[in-house]
Formats: sequence, structure tokens, C-alpha cells
Amino acid sequence: MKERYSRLSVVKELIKSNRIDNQDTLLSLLKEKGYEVTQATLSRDLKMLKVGKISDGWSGYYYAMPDNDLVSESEKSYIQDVRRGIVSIEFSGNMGVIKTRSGHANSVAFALDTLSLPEILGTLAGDDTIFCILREGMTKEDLLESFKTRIPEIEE
Amino acid sequence: MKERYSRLSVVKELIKSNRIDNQDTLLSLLKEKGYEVTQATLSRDLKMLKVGKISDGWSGYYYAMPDNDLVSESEKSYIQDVRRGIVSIEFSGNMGVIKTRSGHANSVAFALDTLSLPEILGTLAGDDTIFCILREGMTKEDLLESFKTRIPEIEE
DNA sequence: CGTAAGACTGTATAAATATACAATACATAC
DNA sequence: GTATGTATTGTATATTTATACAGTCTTACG
Repeated sequence: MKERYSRLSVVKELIKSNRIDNQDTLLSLLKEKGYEVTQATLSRDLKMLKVGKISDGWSGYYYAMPDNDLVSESEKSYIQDVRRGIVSIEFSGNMGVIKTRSGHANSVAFALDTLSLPEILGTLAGDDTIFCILREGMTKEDLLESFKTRIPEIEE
Repeated sequence: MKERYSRLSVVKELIKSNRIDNQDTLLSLLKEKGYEVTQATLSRDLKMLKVGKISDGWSGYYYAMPDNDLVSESEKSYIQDVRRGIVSIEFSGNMGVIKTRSGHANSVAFALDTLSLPEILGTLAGDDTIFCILREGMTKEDLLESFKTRIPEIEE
């Protein structure tokens, strides 16, 4: 059951190297590669990879990795910053206190800001501690969830 | 019945200035602007505008003008080259002979190459004449059709 | 061990989008 | 005028994609 991430990168490759315009096609290609899943799963994979469907400029549409495959590079490094820096997260009401390795608070906070997570209203960083305020209506579960969703983006 | 193009530019504006993630929403916005059409028509409009649906980076997808809104600028100027330069087109079998204004053959041919129309296999330009070879299976009607589809892209 | 929580997936279905077909409106050539 | 071709659209439907729900597997913890 741990094959999801390897599948994700295959999907990514397939999308990069082929002109695919629907999930069924992608499904077949995946099958050739040895991954047999349903359309539902694939739909979820695509969402996780942030794949878009864009015009080929004339007659149709095809799947493409986000524009940000460049931006994504930097985004990845932000996520790395977050991963490398964070020591712990705790919450109290709509406030979160993130502990980081010494001196890392700023880079982590900056990364969090840049990622502009919908759950975070704002951050304030010291040396090894970040205060972060959750947006109205958001819970710590939402934030942690969001973190988890972001993590798979890291690979290669 | 000539309201399509004005509607197209409104759609474009709406897409640029809002985060729209489905056609029904867009349909309502259009209605507010005084354009009342069906989802089917809108779907066709979006295709003509080459609108894509891309990830917002976290929870969902929204419509966006093609990346090429930049490239599109240059593409527009190519199309302009074509429009300004072409005098006539005639065909014989899978060959087309495009007459241009004197000295324009090269810029038109270059533009045609750059637009990489699926119908055209290759071009060869003199001073006021371009030979162009249709791709296997393509007809002159296909090419003319393709031209027409491209033209609306010019506006503003 | 048992239980709880979460990740991952398939099935069935809903939601969203695209299109075949027919109708209508124009324009052009006769 | 009429006939013919093309553009535009709506209706109805097909195709494509997303998701609610339930089931399985794994992990962590007592």
C-alpha cells in the first residue's frame, strides 16, 4: 500500500513526456508501467500533483504539470526549509507555537508565508520560535492536514 | 448574433480578475454582465479562448488564461504578420501557394512556422510567395478552418 | 494481543464539461 | 427573389472528472 508515491512520480513523468488529454488514457499508460488503479485514484493523484489541463493552442487540451514546475522548485526548497527546521508544533486556540532549530525560525516562517497556506493568517518569528495565527474558521487539524498534503510534493 | 466576440472578451476579463472554478459560476457572472447563454456555449467559448484549468496550489482548481498570455502577445503579432502579409492562398493537391505582399513572404512563413499549425508540414518562402506543404491527411479546408479559429484571438 | 487513527483505495455516483444534432440567422452568389 | 454555405446557439446527451462512503491495511499505543 506504499506504492502511491512511486506511482505519483510515474504519473508525473508520463504527463511530462506525453500529450495526454484524459484520465483513461493515462490509466492505460500507467497500466503498461505496472500500476493498476482506478480512475478515482488517478483523479486524486492528479490533484495531489497539482496537474492542470491546458490548451494545446489549437484543437484540444492536455494535462500539464503546473507552471510552477519552476516555482515548484523553489516551493520544494521552502518545504525543505520547513521540514528541516521544525521541531514541534503546538496549539492554543487559534494560535500555534512552532518550535524550530535554533536560528531557523525566520527561514521557516518565511517559507510558511511564501507557501501562503490558506490556514495561516500570519506569522511572527523569533530565533527558534514562531507564533502563527490561524485564519478564522481554520483548526489545527486543518493546518496539519495541509502540511501533510504538501509533503508528497517533495521527491526526486 | 454577432455578440460572440464581445462576450468572449468579457469572459476573458472575468477569468483574469476572478478565481472561477466552474462554468456555472462563470455563467452567473456573465449574466450579471448582461450575457445570457447556456453552459454549452460557454464551454465552446472557453475552448476558443484556450482557457485552462490549473491548480491554485492547495485545495482546488480555477480557470486561467493560457500561460501564453505572454507568448500570446507574440502569437498575436504573428497572426498580425499573417493577416497583414497574405494576399491570397491557393491549393493544388497537398501543396499550397500563398501569395504575400512583396517582401513579406519570409515574415509570414516564419509566423506560420512559429504558430506550428497542425495542418502545415513545412514552408518555403521566396520574396512574395510561399510554398507550403500540408501534413498527410490534412486538407486545405482544415487549414482555412484553422486560420479562422485563430483569428478571433486578435483583439484589444 | 485489541483498539484507534490515519493512509490508501475501489465502488458507485454526483458534478462538471464537451459535443452531436438540429434550428436559426446571415451573407453571398446566382 | 432563391439557393447555398457558414457561424452561432440551445437542447439533450455523452464523456470526463471528482467525491462520499465504506473497506482494507498499517502504525502506534495501551
